[in-house]
Amino acid sequence: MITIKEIARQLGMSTTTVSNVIHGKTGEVSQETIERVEKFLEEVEYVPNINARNLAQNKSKIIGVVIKTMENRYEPILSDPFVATMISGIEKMARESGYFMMLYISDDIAEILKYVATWNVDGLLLFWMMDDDAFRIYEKYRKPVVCIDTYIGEETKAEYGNAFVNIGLDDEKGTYEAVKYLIDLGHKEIGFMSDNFNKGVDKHRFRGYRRALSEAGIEYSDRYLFELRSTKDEIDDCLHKLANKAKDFTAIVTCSDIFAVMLINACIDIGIDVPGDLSVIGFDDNLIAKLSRPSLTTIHQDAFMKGNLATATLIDMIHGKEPAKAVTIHEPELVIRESTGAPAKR
Amino acid sequence: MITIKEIARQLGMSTTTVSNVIHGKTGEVSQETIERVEKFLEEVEYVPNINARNLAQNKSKIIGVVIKTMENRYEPILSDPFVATMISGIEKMARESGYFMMLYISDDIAEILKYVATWNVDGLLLFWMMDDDAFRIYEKYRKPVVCIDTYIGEETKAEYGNAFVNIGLDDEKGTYEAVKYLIDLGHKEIGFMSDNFNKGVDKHRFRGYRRALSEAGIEYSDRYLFELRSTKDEIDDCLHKLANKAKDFTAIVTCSDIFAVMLINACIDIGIDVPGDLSVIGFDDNLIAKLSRPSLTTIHQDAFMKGNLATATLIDMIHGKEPAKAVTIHEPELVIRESTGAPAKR
DNA sequence: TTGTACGCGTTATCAA
DNA sequence: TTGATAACGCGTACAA
Repeated sequence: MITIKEIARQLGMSTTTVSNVIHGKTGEVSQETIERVEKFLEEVEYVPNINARNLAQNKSKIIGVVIKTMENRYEPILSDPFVATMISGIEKMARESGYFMMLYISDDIAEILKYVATWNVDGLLLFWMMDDDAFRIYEKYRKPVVCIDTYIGEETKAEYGNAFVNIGLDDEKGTYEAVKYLIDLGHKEIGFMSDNFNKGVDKHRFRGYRRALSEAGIEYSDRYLFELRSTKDEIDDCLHKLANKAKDFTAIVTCSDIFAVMLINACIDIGIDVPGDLSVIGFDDNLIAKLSRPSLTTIHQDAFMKGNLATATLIDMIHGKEPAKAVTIHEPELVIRESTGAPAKR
Repeated sequence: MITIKEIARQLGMSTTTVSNVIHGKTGEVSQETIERVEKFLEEVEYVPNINARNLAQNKSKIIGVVIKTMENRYEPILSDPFVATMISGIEKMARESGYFMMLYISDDIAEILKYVATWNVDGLLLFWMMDDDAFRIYEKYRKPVVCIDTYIGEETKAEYGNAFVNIGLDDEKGTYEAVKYLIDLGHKEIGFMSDNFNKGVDKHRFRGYRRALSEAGIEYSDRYLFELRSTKDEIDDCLHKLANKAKDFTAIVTCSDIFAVMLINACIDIGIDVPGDLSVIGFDDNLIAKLSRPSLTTIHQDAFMKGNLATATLIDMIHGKEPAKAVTIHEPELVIRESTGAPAKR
């Protein structure tokens, strides 16, 4: 690894000149010198030492991507193609913009905080944080933060304005449209399945569900809730129970394609036909929604683009641009495939 | 961000003392001082500046994870739950060992080389590289390298000994067992499906297929090849063609669960029953193999563990330990589910 | 037991 | 147009 100093020595000039050429500050350097230096740089395949550069400039060119997960989850969170595809979108945009992505997955906020402080990353992408967590990280950190799928409370937003931004989906509308579609098909007994009903995106998806029900004059009751215990040791048993419970319903809306497919399989196992006896709707429209059979009717969102946009926004902020909006919401889109149909006559 | 210098100033002592306490070189410091410093560090929540530390020590605590992908792939490579799960295994082990993972996905080796040189990562994890690429990177780089699922040529191995290591699977055995199982069921017309037949893992999986055929006295012909064009614009059309071609076969062995499921779907679409008319076997046993219906008979490997082990090995090497073996091979295991059965009478 | 001083590779300031 | 030189924050050899 050759250094600027050494290059300067070999060319018999100062480090400043070499550095200037490297950075294209060519107004200050004679044409001849430029060419000599550039040729030499080429020859020795010079690459800057990032640590030294970062130290000098107090930058890092690193984007920290923090994903809060759940302890003992049934599968690593990255196994969800939705998450993975989003990460791909982040990675690509970061790389093309001269940044690098550092992934950090943890269920421990204290650990995450420490990580963020240590690497002085230029900016942070926070995925699926709950309100307070994102806030605490920002409080301590005071560098550009872009959240993805994180609902920022009104108070927080008022206090911090555009300081942190969220890239999200109109989750409420997503399930609202889905449930409305089911109701239009004639369904009345419509369940809602998730592993959580009062936080983050799930809370808002649940809201959309309730709203659609209420507008159709269907009275909601807690027995409509299909709560998935999504830890490794509970999930199979729980799915079996939920499938049995599903016998009393004609449709179920879920918060994830994976949940939907798992439920469908559990139902088929006990003789419930999908969509004959039961319609099931997913959320995300990831690879699995397309590949599974019956293919999933689901709520589409563009994961790759989400990661892309979040990263582009973050990099803009790092470069000092004020983001246009504190919150960017995409429109969900219902994709109708095979897992839904009109309810069977009873 | 408080610095050691500032801490020393405020405590009225030298930076050396502070630094010594931080690094636990307490033999040289009085008990009283230690406590004063430790208490103060706690109070101000000192975190070292990584760039400065790295510059001083010529380290980075970063593990570079490089994945070579294909341009215009039908889906981001991370969407494959096998890859994603492996990445999770890497991330977890790295984090728990005090390292961080930097992901770099690209189809351009020159770009990858540049990246590796710039960040002086402490070690590299190379996934799915072809022989020469891993070699070129190591040549230039001369730091610990662990490959995953990369077949290192005999010459290279002889020249570099344990300098780079591969964590892999006995791929040949995997398909060998699968094909043998099909033959035992009575299949004779067995196709082999991949997007590549002469590089890396696929080459060896293909070998296993050929060996099983040959041992059973079945003569191989090129028409047994099901070549998937896996770019975005070709894949659907190609799958349809392969499904039609599948009519002449009773079984097909594939190189990936995703390929298998896509093929099954394409077959079902044109009225081929799986496993009634056609048995299909996947590879990897990822989430999709379990979720799809008919669930996949497939060759199991533990992706999370693979990532974990590769990372642990790399970190050992970084710490100066010679790895026990240049190549660690796991045993594949055939998992029989619903996508295979005896061939139909014709 | 503690402190001084220098090197790591780069960038930036200011003088020549 | 070019060149010294100081800073960035940390670790450490060596001196006190």
